[in-house]
Amino acid sequence: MEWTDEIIARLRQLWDEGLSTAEIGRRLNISKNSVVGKAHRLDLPARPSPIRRDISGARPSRPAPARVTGPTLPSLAIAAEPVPVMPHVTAAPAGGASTVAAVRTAPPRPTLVASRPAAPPRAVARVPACCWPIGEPGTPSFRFCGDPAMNGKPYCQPHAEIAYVRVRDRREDVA
DNA sequence: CCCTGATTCGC
DNA sequence: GCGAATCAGG
Repeated sequence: MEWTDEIIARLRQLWDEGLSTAEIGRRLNISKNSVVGKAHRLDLPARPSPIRRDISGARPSRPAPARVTGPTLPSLAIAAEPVPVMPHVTAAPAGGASTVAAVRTAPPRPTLVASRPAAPPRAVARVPACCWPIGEPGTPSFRFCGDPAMNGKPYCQPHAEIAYVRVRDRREDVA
């Protein structure tokens, strides 16, 4: 678009008359963004803006991605060995029985004790919680199974059976 | 969803 | 410099 002196003069006049940017755009047959952009570049007096932009300088040019709230890991689960098969988190685990059993178990809640760091490291063996994902990641209801994991494995027994599939058997699930 | 103005950023 | 895209409030 060619901003001739005449068009700029007309923009200035309409702007001074207090017309909305969209209205100026309509009259000049240009988009309101053109009007706003040009007015901004011409340092025309700003209109009362409906939006409030934080004037304190600490503003990231790109808003930070929304963080997902909710549980992340069930506990300090010891990943003793690499997991051969990652479960499909979106697909319901085959075998409703184990799913039902898992759902009925209360999810592990991280306990943050502010006033008592006193709890001495007990000799109590921490049983790692099963890391099998339950629900849709990113949703508030998402959690991990949390049942006691099998010895040296990140999953409880029913979930370990799903997770650790023998190579021969796996070929049959391939749709 | 309509309106508004402001800012960003690829062109 | 331009302005569409995007943002953000009414």
